[in-house]
Amino acid sequence: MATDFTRRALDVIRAVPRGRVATYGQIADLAGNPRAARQVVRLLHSSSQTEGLPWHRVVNGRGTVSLPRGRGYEEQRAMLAAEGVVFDERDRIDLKRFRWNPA
DNA sequence: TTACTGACCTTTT
DNA sequence: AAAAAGGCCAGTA
Repeated sequence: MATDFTRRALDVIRAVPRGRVATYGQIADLAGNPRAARQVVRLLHSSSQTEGLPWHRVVNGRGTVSLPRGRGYEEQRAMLAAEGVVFDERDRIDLKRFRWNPA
């Protein structure tokens, strides 16, 4: 059932380097479907259990963590901070500096 | 097969 | 600047 997109998306996620973050749309784009950002979400939910997936390096296009507090927000934020990613006073990441830029 | 859902994105009030 | 609305894709019931 896994479409090519799904597989490629997973590869892309695994390829995100430490200390960098990627947006859902970006991943979808690199996987071949610029509009399938939502699908990426489902992937993370399905595969987050499977270790080896840096789900914490995926954030929304605004550079903020989408997870609700107490449901991973703090956890993701902590992991990113441990990798050197900085959150500003508004709890946003400066994508200009931390967004993963492939190529 | 149709209907619903989701850690979204972009454009428009 | 902030909030609302519409659009999109794939997987699951």
